[in-house]
Amino acid sequence: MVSFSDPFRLEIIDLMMDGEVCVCDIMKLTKLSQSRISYHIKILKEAGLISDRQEGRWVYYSLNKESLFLIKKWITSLTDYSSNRKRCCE
Amino acid sequence: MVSFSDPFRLEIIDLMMDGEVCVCDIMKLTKLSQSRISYHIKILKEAGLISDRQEGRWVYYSLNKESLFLIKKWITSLTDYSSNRKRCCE
DNA sequence: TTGATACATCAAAATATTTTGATGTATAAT
DNA sequence: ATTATACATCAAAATATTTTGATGTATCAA
Repeated sequence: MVSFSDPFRLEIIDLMMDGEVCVCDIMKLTKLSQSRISYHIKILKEAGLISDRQEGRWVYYSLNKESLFLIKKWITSLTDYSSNRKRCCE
Repeated sequence: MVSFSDPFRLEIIDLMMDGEVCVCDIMKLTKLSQSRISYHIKILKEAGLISDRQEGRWVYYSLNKESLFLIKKWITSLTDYSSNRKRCCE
């Protein structure tokens, strides 16, 4: 959840909407530097939001649907909160 | 989205699951200082995630369902991405 | 009208995150 | 073997966020 905190990470996530991408794709599409992308990719990976798959020299990254689903579930539980009004400071 | 980036804000959000809370509630429940809470509340408010309602000396905060619903929709669009595999660097 | 409560705001300090540029590793092509 | 490509990692610098403690504002009660 905390990894959603950077606009560039959100951008990278959005790029993955259409399927797998490699760092070089992201470089072309965002004009971010390679190490900068690797850094953000690492954060997303550590958060479990993306999966990686190596194929030769390339590493393909894609969204991890399970973890996104868990977040969706959490948000659902928030929106489904009961509207019983608590009186403050009682 | 970016306002989800702090563990204390997530904690505050979770507290609001059960309904409205005031800063003094959050103080009791989290042991965070008053100004620290006000700071995080401000971030959440600016992000449109929470609404406020004043009643005398108290300000009641609650989750803004609409903005949570928008986030849910965005996550849904991510999980619904097509699985056509893009070939890298072509 | 004085004092207390609830909360906001501020500036400075503390802390954390991000960016940069260099270097490292693995794979693959020549 | 050498070179090029794709990406990771690192330390230092740059930048941003958070925390603290003090002060400010509004409401209410005595």
